[in-house]
Amino acid sequence: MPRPRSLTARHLATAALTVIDRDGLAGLSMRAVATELGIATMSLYRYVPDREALERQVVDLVLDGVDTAPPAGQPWQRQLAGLLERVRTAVAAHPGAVPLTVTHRHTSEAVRQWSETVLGVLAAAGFTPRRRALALRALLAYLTGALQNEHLAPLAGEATTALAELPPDAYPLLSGTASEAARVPAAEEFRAGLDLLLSGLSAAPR
Amino acid sequence: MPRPRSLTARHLATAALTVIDRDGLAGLSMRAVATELGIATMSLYRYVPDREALERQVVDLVLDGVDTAPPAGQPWQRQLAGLLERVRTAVAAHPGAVPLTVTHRHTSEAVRQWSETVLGVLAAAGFTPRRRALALRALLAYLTGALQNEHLAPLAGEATTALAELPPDAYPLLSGTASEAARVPAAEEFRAGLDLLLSGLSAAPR
DNA sequence: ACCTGAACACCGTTCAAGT
DNA sequence: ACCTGAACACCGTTCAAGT
Repeated sequence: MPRPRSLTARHLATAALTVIDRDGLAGLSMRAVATELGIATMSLYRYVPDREALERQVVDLVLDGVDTAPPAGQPWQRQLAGLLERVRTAVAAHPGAVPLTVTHRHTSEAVRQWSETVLGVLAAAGFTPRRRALALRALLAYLTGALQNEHLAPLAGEATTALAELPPDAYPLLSGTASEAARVPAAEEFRAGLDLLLSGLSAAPR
Repeated sequence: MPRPRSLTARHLATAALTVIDRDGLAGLSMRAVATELGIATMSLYRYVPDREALERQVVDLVLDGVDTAPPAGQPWQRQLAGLLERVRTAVAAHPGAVPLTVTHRHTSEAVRQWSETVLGVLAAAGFTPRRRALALRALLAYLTGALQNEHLAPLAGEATTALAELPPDAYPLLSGTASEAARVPAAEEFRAGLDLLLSGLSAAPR
């Protein structure tokens, strides 16, 4: 069993993401990552101070691939939509890591770059610094919540099915709505909610 | 050390919430809850099958206090705003429990009642079943994400301060916006994002 | 000096021993 | 029959022993 000489925190993150993709977030442990790399558990601590730092590296790895250049030649609402959708696509590739992205996004370099771009689009659209900040926070809130909704209880998933089977006399609207909506694809649902927010931004004072 | 004879799952939830409020979510363990109740750890399993079920009981406890009657005598947008704000208020009283409400809200009876009310307001406003479902999901996404934003990195908190201290040449907008926005109270921020969503709903087809 | 096995202080939960 | 202590299989991390 040959042991690699020099690793980086990024190598650990890649191994951790492999574990998450295979065994889910519950399967992630320092021991599992070490086994994945073929080294002793304690050797991980040469590259990373603790588990939390490793988790942050995983989030950076997931989000580093997101293109943060504003989509050119489109109205600003479409530019924002494109930027949000890129994050959704990157995160959706690793559903097991969703809780980590939510917890650690604040320290992610990739998220900072992305936020800077979003603010640039909002500035070009004429929003004041204060309204830019509020708009960014609202977009981040929706993005965060939508990713979690999608991961924890997809609209077309079992949770909705369970809702559809509720007694209609107790929940006349919820039971009916759930069965009606169970066929909406996740990407369409994400876009529908995002469009509401962007429509609100279009009408808002700048 | 007298031990109580008959407890309920709700008693366990109350003790668990006490632990969370005092020591944070990290301090929550079966042993801590048992100690709080003055019983043996294993006795908990007479009232609850496992830790996850206990967590669900905590979420129900936090959300059971939310009034799910639609605020009367107001336009539907204000009714929705009121319903969202009630949840925010209830959850904000137990910030340590925020991650639990996000994870377990799908199985919460209180959330179902609340969702039924929201759908009723949307139906009265003329939205089709499909558009009601999409609107509810968008509102839940925003609510979920906003609560997490507020708990994990309040706009006026240290995360924003850290952003404000970023090198302005690398993040010209983010650094400036952060210091500008650091004074927005959480309640105002929540309302601002919600207003964007409600404005979008007002303009949306029904 | 570098790497790592054993150990420590936890955790949720099983199970058998106690009443 | 009810309750629960000891034990099991984990976990992140400390620390000293090994090279």
